[in-house]
Amino acid sequence: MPGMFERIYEIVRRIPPGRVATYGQIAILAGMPRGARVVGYAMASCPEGKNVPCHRVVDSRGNTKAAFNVFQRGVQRMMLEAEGVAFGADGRVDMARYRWDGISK
DNA sequence: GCAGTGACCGTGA
DNA sequence: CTCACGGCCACTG
Repeated sequence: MPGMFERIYEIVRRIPPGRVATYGQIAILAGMPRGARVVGYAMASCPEGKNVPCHRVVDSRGNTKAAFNVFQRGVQRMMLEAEGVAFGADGRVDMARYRWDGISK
């Protein structure tokens, strides 16, 4: 039986390049409407050999700074920019523009 | 089985 | 706008 982590990773794998998703959004898609923290916990254990684009996961305000303990300074931002995701002057992602709808591939 | 932990989120002051 | 607080739930020892 796969745990919730595997389920969460499956959702993250569906995020298309050039798009981002929030923890809460992924939690909903995984069937845990209030399980945003579990998603964060899963990302903290993000397996590196499994093709999981964990850099496309940001918080509800488009902030990537939460991942300081996992990504080195600026790495996550560079990876996203390389895919075409633009950051605002405040250093956050424009969510209205790049938020994944949860459907499109 | 219990208690502690955590890349969070929404609300209210 | 910022800050603090409570709730959330799988995982770990």
